[in-house]
Amino acid sequence: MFTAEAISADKLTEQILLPSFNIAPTHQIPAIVQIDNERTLTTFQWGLIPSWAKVPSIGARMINARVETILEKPSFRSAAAKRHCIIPADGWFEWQTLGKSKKVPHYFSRTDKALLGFAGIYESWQTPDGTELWSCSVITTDAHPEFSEIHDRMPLLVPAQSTELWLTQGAAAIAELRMQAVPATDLTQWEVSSAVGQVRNNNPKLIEPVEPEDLSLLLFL
DNA sequence: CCAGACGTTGTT
DNA sequence: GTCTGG
DNA sequence: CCAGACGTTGTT
DNA sequence: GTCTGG
Repeated sequence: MFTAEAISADKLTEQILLPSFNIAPTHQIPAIVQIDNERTLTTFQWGLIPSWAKVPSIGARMINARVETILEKPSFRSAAAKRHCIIPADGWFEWQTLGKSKKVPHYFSRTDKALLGFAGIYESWQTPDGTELWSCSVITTDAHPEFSEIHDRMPLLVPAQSTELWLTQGAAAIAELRMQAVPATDLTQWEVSSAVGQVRNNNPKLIEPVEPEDLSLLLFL
């Protein structure tokens, strides 16, 4: 059972509310959970490690979980049925594949700049010394048709009024939430610098728009 | 019964 | 932990 | 997801 | 091509 810890203001600032513009798998990310009717802001390692995993490195690739199959997949179904969380974020990145090896990152966010809540699931893994390591996955769903040329998947979003539903209603909440898609007009996106592909880069410029590449240069290549 | 897999993305 | 394949 | 490594020997 | 680390 997840145990809510008191979080000091210092910890909030240092570990949770410090902004990041480049969150990679295995990083700690903030998440809201609800245990015994009490909501808590905590952090999880991004990339769900199934409780039965032999090594925690499995989690690095479990960063997303498809909502269509989340209740069936052995790695996710336990968490999907019982352990929901909401991951707050201003936006997210998707990579558009153009041609063979060209990938262009885009930043997605709400048109009104309001905070988003990604629907997530979380799990606990026992380290060899008995410590619990908590981790999570972001649930994905079909992207809106308006954005599908960029990427055909997107995070499953939790409208603010569905917070209680998502955090407390277990498996039943999954179908409910899928019927509450945020309209595409509430979302916006723009192309950003490929610098976001380097984990060591982390600054506000990573979410600023860039002009599409000047294709005239390709004449000489 | 035991052994082995258990995921997403996107590409071919 | 639980399911599938052998 | 992308970027970067992908090996052994033997030395510090 | 495929795996690992972030």
